[in-house]
Amino acid sequence: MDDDVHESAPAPAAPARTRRRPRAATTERRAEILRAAAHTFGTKGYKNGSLAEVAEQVGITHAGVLHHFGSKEALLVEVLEWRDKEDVRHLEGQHIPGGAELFRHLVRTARMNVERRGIVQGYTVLTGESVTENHPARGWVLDRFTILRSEIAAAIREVGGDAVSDELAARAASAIIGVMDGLQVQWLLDDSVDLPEATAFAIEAILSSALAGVDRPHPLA
Amino acid sequence: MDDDVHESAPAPAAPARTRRRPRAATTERRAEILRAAAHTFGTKGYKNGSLAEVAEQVGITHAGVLHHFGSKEALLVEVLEWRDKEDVRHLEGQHIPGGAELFRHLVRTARMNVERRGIVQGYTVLTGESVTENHPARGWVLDRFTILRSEIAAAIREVGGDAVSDELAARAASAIIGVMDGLQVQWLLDDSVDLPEATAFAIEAILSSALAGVDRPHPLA
DNA sequence: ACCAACTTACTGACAGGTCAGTAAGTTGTG
DNA sequence: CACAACTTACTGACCTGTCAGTAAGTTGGT
Repeated sequence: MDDDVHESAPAPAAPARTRRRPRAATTERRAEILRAAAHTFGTKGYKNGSLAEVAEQVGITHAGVLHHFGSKEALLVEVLEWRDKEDVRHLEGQHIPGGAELFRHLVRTARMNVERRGIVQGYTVLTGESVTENHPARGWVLDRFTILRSEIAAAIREVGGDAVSDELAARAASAIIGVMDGLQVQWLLDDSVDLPEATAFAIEAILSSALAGVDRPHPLA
Repeated sequence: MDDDVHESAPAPAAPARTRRRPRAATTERRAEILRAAAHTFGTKGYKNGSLAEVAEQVGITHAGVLHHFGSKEALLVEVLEWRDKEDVRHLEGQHIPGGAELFRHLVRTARMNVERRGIVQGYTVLTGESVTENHPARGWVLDRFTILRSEIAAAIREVGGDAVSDELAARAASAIIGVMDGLQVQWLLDDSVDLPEATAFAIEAILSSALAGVDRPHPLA
């Protein structure tokens, strides 16, 4: 999908097939556009955010943006991929940790998120939009949930052992993701919601129930 | 803005100034439009849903819709108010219960929601959209959260007694709302998520932690 | 010179909203 | 009851604005 852009190295023995050589500053230019697009899609949503607004932030026209990304939808896809990479880069240990460390990581993330409201808003708006018909970000959101769920479920079983059933672990994993996302919405609308504290409390609650109440019947059922 | 509609009582000493009365079938017509609008805004979102699509469902033109509601935004507001009324009407006991019964009610709601995906989708899309700049539904969503939070927090304290601090009750209330909303998003995107079971599990977990762990330090903090 | 990186200029689709006109319903008065 | 005087409930044409996307031309780096 995405041919990588090397600086330096003129590559004398180029692949000869498609020979398009971007300029040196192009990589940074694309990154600027990506940042602007993330901001616009984050604050206005994908449908409501315009290419013109994205372009204006980097001082070009909307056609200039299309030159780099081809279409609005392609831009969105790249924004999503770019954000994934950025997220991972923030993690020093390369990838998301497992076991008990994962839960500490989730709480840390919530704490960090208070300082990057824009990112959270973008995630929230896009996730909400994604459940509409034929939304281009639907696949991405779905994948994200699926992966996250399996990672969290694995961590739960790693901590709780085989006593925790697959179903229970899956339920708890969904609940943890859900409570994180749901609290973000409330926090975005109302600062008086204490995002980190509520997140920490909820994750602990769900986790301890998953580990302790393995076969306990549900009083609310 | 809107003078009430009395049947009978011709009001012989009428003010003579403003004299307008809607026709008999108008109430039902407006209700039809409201239903159509709820469906369109629910599946497409407010920004992306068009008046023409709403109009088409009731067999009139978009100008006809505007005749009844004045503007798209006014239509949205009425949809929201109408939905509130419909929700309350479904409750036989008139208003939302308190105490332990509230939590059973929440789980019942989750179970019901599986059978009314459209409503849930509408709520999810609108809530997500509402965090964007100057969204017309923002106030409504915020109010809804605020009221729900205080009701759930009150129920928690009713069940747990004064041992549960205001802060803890507020946190738990936010978490319960959050997990319900967050799970709905996952369920809408992926049917394999068991909405009622996961909701019941999470509410129980959060509730029992709120009641039990009054002053327990947070291991994840 | 060549070509990436643009801009300018434009198209076609679609949005919400306004407006004049029309048909049907309602009401007051004789 | 009858009928004029009015209102309601629309339609359809139109306006303005915005959008993504395209095509062609210009500029400047290598």
